[in-house]
Amino acid sequence: MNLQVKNNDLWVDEIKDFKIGQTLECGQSFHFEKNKDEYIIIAHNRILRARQISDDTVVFYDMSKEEFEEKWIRYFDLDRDYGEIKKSLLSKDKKLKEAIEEKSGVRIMNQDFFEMLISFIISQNKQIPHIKKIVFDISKRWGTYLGNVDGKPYYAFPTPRQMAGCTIEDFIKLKTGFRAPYLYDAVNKVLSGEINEKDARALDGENVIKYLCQIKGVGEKVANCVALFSLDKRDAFPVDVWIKRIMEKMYFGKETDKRIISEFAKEHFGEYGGYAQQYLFYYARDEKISVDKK
DNA sequence: TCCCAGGTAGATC
DNA sequence: GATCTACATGGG
Repeated sequence: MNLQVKNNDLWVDEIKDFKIGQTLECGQSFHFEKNKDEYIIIAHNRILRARQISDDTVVFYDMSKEEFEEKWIRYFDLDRDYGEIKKSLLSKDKKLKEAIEEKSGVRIMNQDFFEMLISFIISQNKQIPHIKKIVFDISKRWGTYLGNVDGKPYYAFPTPRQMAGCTIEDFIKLKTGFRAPYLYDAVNKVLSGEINEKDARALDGENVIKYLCQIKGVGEKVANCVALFSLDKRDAFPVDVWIKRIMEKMYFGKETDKRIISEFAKEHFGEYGGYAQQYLFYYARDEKISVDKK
């Protein structure tokens, strides 16, 4: 990886195993938009614009080397060797080859804990475009105004403190439906400190999942997403409808209970389960692994 | 009109 | 324990 500043923009070239588009669009992030060839990302309290220039070059607009090194290398997980991760996964299981090759530019981002918690509570029984809409709406309702791009205003995802005083009614107005009381519970458990990032980070495996499941509306799947995408738990393996489908197709050949899939994944993929999960999820969703398969 | 979406809580057996 | 279902909302 090679960093070079040109006119206030940061050109990052010779990046391996990274595509900005795949990384954002693989379903782990909801607070971004695509504007022509450019991605507009809302994170770390700013609007970040980025573009894929060539196979191994990405430009980040209005970005210093210092800021990039301080915040964004970590955010996009660019300090990890994905070549090693892929090699390790493939040595355990050749069946992953197609998914890994197809989605080879995916990195598992390190996003904000509170934002992931709220976003994945919203995600249940919803499609990604609608999750994104609600994340943007919540940011507009409670978050800090960050500026305009092409005349459109953008807002940071709110902090727990900014959401203090929110009501279930507020969430219903934002079209969150039956998730409204769940969101209310999550905000308040975080505000009280009953649920906090520090304690969550200190826990491992099943324990961090159990810890997060104390929140109403957080079950196995949501807890695993929060752990994987914001707590650096790369053994987490969220089992959702797409993972269920593709795992049934690849490994079981029949309808299989989510808990059995989860157990199998833990055993089979181990510490790199989260990466395998993400390659498979994105691959399955993109290829539209048949919905109506018996 | 019906089915599905990055599921979960609560009821029922 | 292991299943069954209701839950808002939007899109195909």
